[in-house]
Amino acid sequence: MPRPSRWPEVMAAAAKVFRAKGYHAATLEDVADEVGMLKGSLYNYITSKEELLFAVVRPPAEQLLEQTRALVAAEGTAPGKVVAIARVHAGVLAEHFVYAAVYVHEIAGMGRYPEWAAMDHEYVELVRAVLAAGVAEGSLRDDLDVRTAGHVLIGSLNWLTRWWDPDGPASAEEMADRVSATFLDGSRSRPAR
Amino acid sequence: MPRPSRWPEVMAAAAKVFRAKGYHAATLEDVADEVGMLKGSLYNYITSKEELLFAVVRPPAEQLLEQTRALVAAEGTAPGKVVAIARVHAGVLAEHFVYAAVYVHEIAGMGRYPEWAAMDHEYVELVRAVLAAGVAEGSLRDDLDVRTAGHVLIGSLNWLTRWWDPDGPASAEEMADRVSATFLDGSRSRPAR
Amino acid sequence: MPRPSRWPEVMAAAAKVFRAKGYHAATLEDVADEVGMLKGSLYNYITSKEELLFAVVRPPAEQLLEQTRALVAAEGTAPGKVVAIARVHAGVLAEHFVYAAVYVHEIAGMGRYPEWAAMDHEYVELVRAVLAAGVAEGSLRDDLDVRTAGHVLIGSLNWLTRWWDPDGPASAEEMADRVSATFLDGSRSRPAR
Amino acid sequence: MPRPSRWPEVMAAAAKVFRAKGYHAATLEDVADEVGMLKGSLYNYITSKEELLFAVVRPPAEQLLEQTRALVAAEGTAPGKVVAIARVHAGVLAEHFVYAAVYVHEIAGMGRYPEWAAMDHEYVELVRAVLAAGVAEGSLRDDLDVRTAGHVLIGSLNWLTRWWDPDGPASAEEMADRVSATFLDGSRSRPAR
DNA sequence: AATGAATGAGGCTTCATTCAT
DNA sequence: TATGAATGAAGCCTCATTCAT
Repeated sequence: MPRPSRWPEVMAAAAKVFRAKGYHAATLEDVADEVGMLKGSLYNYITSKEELLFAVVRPPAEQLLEQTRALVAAEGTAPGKVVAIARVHAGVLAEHFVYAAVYVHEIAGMGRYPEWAAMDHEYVELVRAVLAAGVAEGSLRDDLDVRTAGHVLIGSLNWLTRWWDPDGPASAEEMADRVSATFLDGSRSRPAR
Repeated sequence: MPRPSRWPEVMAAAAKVFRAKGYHAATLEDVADEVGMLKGSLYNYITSKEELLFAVVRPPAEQLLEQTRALVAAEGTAPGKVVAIARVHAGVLAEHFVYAAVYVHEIAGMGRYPEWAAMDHEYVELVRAVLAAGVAEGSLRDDLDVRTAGHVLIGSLNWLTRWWDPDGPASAEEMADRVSATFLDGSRSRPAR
Repeated sequence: MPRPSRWPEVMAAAAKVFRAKGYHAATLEDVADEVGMLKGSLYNYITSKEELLFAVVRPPAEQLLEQTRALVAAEGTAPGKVVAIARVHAGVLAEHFVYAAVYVHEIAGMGRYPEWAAMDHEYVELVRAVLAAGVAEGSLRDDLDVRTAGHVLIGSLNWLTRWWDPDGPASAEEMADRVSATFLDGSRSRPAR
Repeated sequence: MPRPSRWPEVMAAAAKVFRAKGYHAATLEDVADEVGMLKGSLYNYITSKEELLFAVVRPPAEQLLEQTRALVAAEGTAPGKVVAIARVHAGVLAEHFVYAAVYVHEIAGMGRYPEWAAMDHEYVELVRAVLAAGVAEGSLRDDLDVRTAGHVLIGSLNWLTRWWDPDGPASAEEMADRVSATFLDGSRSRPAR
């Protein structure tokens, strides 16, 4: 679909409104008001409300997947990749915050939209593959339950959308490092030896 | 409010439907169909759709808060309390799975319903207090960012609603132990010594 | 679909409005106004506007087809059956005038609704079969083009919806007899012999 | 009104679309797509959708009326004129098929557009006048109901738009002759004498 | 407590029409 | 003449809610 010129404004408005009210509670009139046009005019840009949701949610989803694919394929050990995963994840959240928040809220792990299940599943599998490789290579604990651990990592990162302000004092990289450090090394103090 | 006799069925149906479709996308007719009555009849039990949401969401929220309050107040060190927090959290999820999933999806960390902000906030504070005490007492790393760590723990646990099947092979206690173990000790293998 | 009690009123209103304005130009609000309810309330009776069209149009269509089937299957020669066809056709028009007018205007021979094509086609075939039998048995001209003649008869009868007032002086039977007489014997005067 | 250069294309597209979907169901965007321009551009050619309908419908209507007026005014007996009427009618249909189909469907005998009532009425009157003259002169049966017979003839001819393919094997003249033959002499076989 | 039926508000979507370029 | 984009009105449909029975 060729997009008229105010498409970025429409997307930004939609993401903002969807994040603030949730996709279902948000109305296209809310979105149109935010852009400064009438709700009917939105249909120069979209075909349906759901298409707008997908348009909003696609950039972070694709970026996350592409960057994660690349990082997983690269050389390196599991702990390094876990840090990289967290940085990519937090980086995407920061860059597309409201868009990503919509993704996390409406789609991730929810199985509600078949169109997105494959993408969603692939990401989980990529993370899991890293962890499994870490166990195999000995860099991660051999008693690690890889499935659970993957979801713990992803969950911690996705949960950032509920409390982290990417424009606040903590940068995406700092957040990523804190989350991945806790994931890798835990929060318990080590007996000095 | 004295509730007529089919109240538990109504609650269960509402939780099921809210979880499956999300609160906003779910209709009272969906709920009524699930119970086997007409939608108008639901108003013998409720005053509004939102009240039904709150009714669904209250049991897990209250139980989580009460049990966590108790556990925080009890004797013990932070690591032990972290395990206990995870067990309580996973236990509440397991016991009220669909109800809790609705809470997590619609309310936790979302700031959408002022009525629930206080409860939601208190829980976060309780967890944070445990972690802060752990740092103070030396059982947790002194470089731990307590706010982030609290959200990491809570996020990992809440994220269970998106992938864990409480009726599957992994019990609530097992899940809690895996999550808390990762949180406390990390996933990195320790050099054997 | 179980129909609430004012269903006949709804049908009558819909037929009236569809006939007056045409299906597409008619609005459900027109129909609702005619019944004396709000447009949303119509959805206690129907699932969509198109379903209402089909509901309106089904009774005359089915009655016409059933009665015509019976008459075709009965004993008799073609000319007698032509008269009977005309009487059935005009009778159905008279009994369900507005409904039938909607059928004729929106559906007959139009191929717009696949759901109705079979019914529509069967009727044409029944008429044609009578004419073909008439040619075979010698009661109709052997140079008759049966396809054309069938459509001429049906067209003359359907065209009644554009000018005949079934509540006017000419009864359905009279109309049928005039139309079938012209069809059978023509309008030319015969040389007295 | 001076018409820009692609006016014939616009008319043809409109006729095609109006015939396929019906005037109300057709959108100006459908028409514009058919022409290969944007819907807004149509307003270089027209002032309103209804004007487009009238433009489409005028050529066959005027041609039919003019030719029929001429033929009625000419010398001759009623039977000959009936044949001529049918030939003119079928000829106009063939020449402007989709345009004429739109006329028949949207306007003929429908009384929906006051602008067209006079034209429509005049045609009916012309046909009726021929039949009445035939009765008076003795060439048509003296028991003929002229009003009904006129509508039968016109209806049979208009109904051609629902089933006849003017590009098929039967020419307009053949169709006209079959229809008028049936109208004049009927379909019943005459006892050989 | 439940039903059947209605209300009324509001949401999504369509579309004829306008207008600056 | 055509485009791109917008307007504004209206239409279909949904749904929380009410109410008489």
